[in-house]
Amino acid sequence: MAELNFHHLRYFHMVAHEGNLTRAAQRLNVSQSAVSTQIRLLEERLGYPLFERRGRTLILTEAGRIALDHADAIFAAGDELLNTLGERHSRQRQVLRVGSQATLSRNFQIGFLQPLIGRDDVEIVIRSGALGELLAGLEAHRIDIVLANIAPQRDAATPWITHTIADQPVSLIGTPELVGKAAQLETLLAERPLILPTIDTSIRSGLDALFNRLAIRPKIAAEVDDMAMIRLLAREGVGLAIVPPIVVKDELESAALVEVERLSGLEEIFYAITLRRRFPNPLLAGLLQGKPEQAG
Amino acid sequence: MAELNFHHLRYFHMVAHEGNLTRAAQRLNVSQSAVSTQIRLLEERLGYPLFERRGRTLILTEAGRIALDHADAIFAAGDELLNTLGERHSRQRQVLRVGSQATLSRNFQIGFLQPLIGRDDVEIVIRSGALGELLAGLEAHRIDIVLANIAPQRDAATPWITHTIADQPVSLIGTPELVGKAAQLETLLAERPLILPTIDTSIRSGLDALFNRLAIRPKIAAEVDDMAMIRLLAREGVGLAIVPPIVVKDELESAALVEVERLSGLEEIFYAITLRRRFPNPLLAGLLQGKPEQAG
DNA sequence: CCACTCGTTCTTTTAAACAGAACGAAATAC
DNA sequence: GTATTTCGTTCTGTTTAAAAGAACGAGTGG
Repeated sequence: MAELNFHHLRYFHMVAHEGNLTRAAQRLNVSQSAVSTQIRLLEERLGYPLFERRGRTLILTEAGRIALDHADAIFAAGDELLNTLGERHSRQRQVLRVGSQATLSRNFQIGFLQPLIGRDDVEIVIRSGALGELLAGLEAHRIDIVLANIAPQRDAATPWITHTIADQPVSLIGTPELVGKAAQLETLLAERPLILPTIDTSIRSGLDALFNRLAIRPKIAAEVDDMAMIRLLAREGVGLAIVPPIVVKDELESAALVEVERLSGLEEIFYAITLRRRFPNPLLAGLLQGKPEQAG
Repeated sequence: MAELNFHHLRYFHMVAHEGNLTRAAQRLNVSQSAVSTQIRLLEERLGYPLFERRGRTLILTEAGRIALDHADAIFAAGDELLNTLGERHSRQRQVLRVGSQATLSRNFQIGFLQPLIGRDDVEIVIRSGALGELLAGLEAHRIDIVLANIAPQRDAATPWITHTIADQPVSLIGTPELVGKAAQLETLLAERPLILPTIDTSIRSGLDALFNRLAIRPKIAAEVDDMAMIRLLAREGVGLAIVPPIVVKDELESAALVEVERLSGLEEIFYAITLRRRFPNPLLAGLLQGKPEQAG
């Protein structure tokens, strides 16, 4: 199987943005025929025409637009690589840059950062985002520490350290109406609409295994990666939610929501991820004291 | 200026992951010498050694690790392109995939999606993340609609449509202790620690302009891109916050926080961003009815 | 209709990539 | 300690991919 040829893809990228093969060739400092040939080769490799030939005009096909999107990402990453290596600057003062996964409980985050909060000599920058993006920021040295509820994959070349900070049990929770009276856990899981975490969250695989074990085909009303959103949807009666009870503490106390049962064997763990560096940000030491590194 | 050679980068990528040049060459079905030469050429192009030669072992340098991170992203995008075009399956049932910027008020999100919530024939998938990532998902057709409080840049090749959904005024808000008595807005901005939105949020540029106009150098305690986090930090008395009052509605009602003053000329706008498509998700039509497209 | 422009295809030329041999250094086995 | 094996580098000659240039057909504008 031939690999994707990025040289061909670059020519395609230029033509797609330029909208004209001749001008693109000029910008690339090559002949028309070279560009025409390479695009044809790329089309053969991908198995689809990337342009619709209308007269002398090239119109992007749907496949062409998909290819263009990926090409945009690819060449942006290439440019970023050149820029990053072209301007490496050293670390500034006492700033802690935190990348915080959006699904994390805000109360948990505040608690973790408490030792640094309010210090005059410390500025905290908090960015929220998805794990992949935050880890990219960590490795590119834009972020000092990532707070997450997913432990990222590790391989030999991965320079980060994952620290276990806390963990939370997980329960089935819903409005009294939806839960009904004396209902069994398995019956509820099988019959009621559910609000599930999305497939890339840490609980979901455990959940899917549970559904398999119970031979249940869940009726999914919503899949959400953000705990605060799960809480609100549960309050709306959209479905039964599967979350750590602490997320809906207030609602449980006011009886707006009820906890059916804890799901044994499931828990949500919170992690802090840092980069193994020769000169780590000194602010990290205090924060991570006593928090164990995750094994293997 | 020579472009980045992705063929060289692929060889580097394989060696970096394999940790051994000979095995990498075998996996690539080429000779050692071919791989050795191409990596040397890449090092020359980037201006840094990517490996430290320790005996016969190759150890990634810092530059090498940066390059590897980008290479990972690049070749993942390439593989995704091949997969996407290799298995183009038609649109399934009625699923709405929402990409939601983490900074957005959850109450606002629920309100916007209300027409679809609870429908048996509709499944809602909600992913939160940073705008760039969400827009990438939009263009890759993984997301049907992005909810954000930043209007993304537009250029001629950009296929998305930005709809204005709502806007909120912005105020200076803090604990009664921090606000003090009869204090003037400008004095507070100049003297008190502040919790500001991060530089890539829509309010920040307006804020920086305001500080410039008032010749104020803000004492920044924290920069945060997530409104819910701003609310909690304000409650902790970390500093005065600059947010839409609706974010801290409960705290204003209970007098845990007080509103000093609205910042005239500043507002937070909420946007829904969709892709201009020949066959848009039918669920979008109802959601966006009456929401004006943003002018170029 | 004619002149010009654009993209495609083909053949030849050019440049990049590769294989294989030789080599030096490091690692391993005895 | 010595002999053998393994690994990565460098060089030269060969192979392959990319490019140039010519010819051509179709489309566009005057």
